[in-house]
Amino acid sequence: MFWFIFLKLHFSRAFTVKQSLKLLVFGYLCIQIFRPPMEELLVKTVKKAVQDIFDKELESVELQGTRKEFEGDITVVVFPMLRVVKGNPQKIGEQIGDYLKSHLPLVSDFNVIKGFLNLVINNDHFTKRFAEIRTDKNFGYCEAPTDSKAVMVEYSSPNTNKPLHLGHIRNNLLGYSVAEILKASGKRVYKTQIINDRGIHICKSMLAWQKFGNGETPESTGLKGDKLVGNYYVAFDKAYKAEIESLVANGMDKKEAEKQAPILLEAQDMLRKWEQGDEEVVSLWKTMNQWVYNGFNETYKAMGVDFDTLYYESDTYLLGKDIVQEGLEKGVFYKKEDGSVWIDLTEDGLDEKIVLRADGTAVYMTQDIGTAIQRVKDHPDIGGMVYTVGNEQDYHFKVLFLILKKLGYSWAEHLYHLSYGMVDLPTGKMKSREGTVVDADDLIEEMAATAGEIASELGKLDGFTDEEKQELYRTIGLGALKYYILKVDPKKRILFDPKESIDFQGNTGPFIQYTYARIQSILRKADFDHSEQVGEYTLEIREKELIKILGQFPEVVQQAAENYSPALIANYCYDLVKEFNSFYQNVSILGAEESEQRVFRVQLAEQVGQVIAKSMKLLGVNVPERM
RNA sequence: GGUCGAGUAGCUCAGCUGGAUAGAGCAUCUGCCUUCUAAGCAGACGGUCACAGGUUCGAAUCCUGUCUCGAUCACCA
Repeated sequence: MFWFIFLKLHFSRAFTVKQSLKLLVFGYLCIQIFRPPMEELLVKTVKKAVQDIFDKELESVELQGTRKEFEGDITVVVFPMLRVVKGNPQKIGEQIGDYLKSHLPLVSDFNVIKGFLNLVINNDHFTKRFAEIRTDKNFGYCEAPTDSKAVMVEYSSPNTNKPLHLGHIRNNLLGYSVAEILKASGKRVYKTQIINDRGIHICKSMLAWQKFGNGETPESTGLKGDKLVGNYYVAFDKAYKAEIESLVANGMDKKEAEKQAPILLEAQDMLRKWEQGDEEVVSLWKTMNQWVYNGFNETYKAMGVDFDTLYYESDTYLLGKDIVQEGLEKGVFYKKEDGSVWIDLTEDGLDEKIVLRADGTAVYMTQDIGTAIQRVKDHPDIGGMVYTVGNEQDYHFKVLFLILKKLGYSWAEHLYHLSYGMVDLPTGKMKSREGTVVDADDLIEEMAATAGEIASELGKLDGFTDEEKQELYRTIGLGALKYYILKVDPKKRILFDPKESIDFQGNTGPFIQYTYARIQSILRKADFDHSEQVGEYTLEIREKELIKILGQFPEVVQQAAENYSPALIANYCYDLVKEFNSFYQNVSILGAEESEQRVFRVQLAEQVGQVIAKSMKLLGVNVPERM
């Protein structure tokens, strides 16, 4: 079995430590990394202290990082112990503090304030911890065991009748980032998308192109293929609306007109022809889809996302029907008099849901059931899947997952809907047909242009060729965009105001990139040997603080993976960078008096740079050597 | 109406598996470039954590109810 129950020490960013029994959904243990030894030792010793002093047994010990305004590094919260140990928290804290100080060399001093036992941790602990971090090339990451189960992460999954927009950007960035985070946390990952390449909406753009296109191609127009096809999707809608209007003007009911508009009937006819394999239609379909794929690939490349395997709806839309039969036999589904097949989920708090129409044709659900099963057939090592799809489909995925569980697939226990809030504009929802979308390519371009303007103003890029400059602007622009999207909790909806441009200052991608570039500059200038670990070294407060934050990285990666949340990585990295900048601005690195200080600080800066780069990589953000 | 999600500073967001005086950034204001990149640093200003109850030594965090916004509840995808 790859999934198992284990005892996990839980550390939040504030070092809250609780022991809890937890079933990890996709779990492989990274024992070394998961158990920061100091906290574990403290918990153990506090328990022993309570045992020795009060003859009482503690179930758990609550630790948190000491607030900056107090002296100390880590704090034992005494209050929860009062349930077991009766008495004055101040006094209990002092007794435990005494015990720890005399029993643990790690604890060099302590103070108690209002039931908070603040421990001062030995300087050596931090220098040793830093040495560990520095020598661990793989710091923060867990290797996936080669025989472990894999997770398939689906994201993007566009329709091939229009270009990608800001909504897709959020989807892509989230899916890509979560996939990278899962990999770093010790899972094997397949990235995939299902391309919605068939259906009435595709026929609409095909038909419009046939009617109004005059043989236009991406080559003849110089337009990106997805843009060209998208234009005809809009053109269809325009013609369709005009027809409705004239039908209504001739006295037809509006609803009726929407159904009877000749151009719509023609599109439906085209869909039927496609399903029958009509040569001409299929050929047009192939041609136009290829245009779109070429366009998408450009956008994906610009965005920096990729996929391991692709699925096409035209291959999968008939899947799932045989499973319905199987489900009927198993008694999971039932048939109504009209022949339609349903599942009753009322006992699970949901409704009855159709899985096959009376005429035997598939619904969306049928297809999704079939596709999920197909994926495991294609990749037998899959142990779970993540679907990156907007929260408008929350209900759909609840039902889908429940059905797959009821059908008895073991991997169905490890399905996750990575649901995210819509990206809305101040004017409301983005609608491709109405042209109220923020186009993905345009936005990326604009971000790069803004980065270029700022960089030109600052004028720090002497020696860069134009080409290098363009690449840098792109890196920074994309960094700003990606960070802006990923730093917010996926659940929350994003209101994007095109008039208020995305920031390049403060809690932003460029700020983090800038810090990285600063560090690289120091490393270039450090023309002395800093490869050896320094001996005895007394840490400055800011140095110690940086080591503490660096040390949290592995756990942050695990948490981000457990919660499928790139935002945790983004926020962590921001904390680290903020602390580093404070250090940088207040403590001289290359100008330090002692040579040991110079060496140590360069090493520290180097490690901060590494963790920044690793964090940003998990968000799909590149970091520049100079900016 | 049922279900799900969100509501924290003027704006954008952290914090939510209960712990100290609720944190950042933007915006506004004050300082800091003859010292490693000022896309930075140091500081000021800014809060009824939607509202009302409850649990607790302790609640932004947990429970209940109410309000606001969004999504969803189709033989649509």
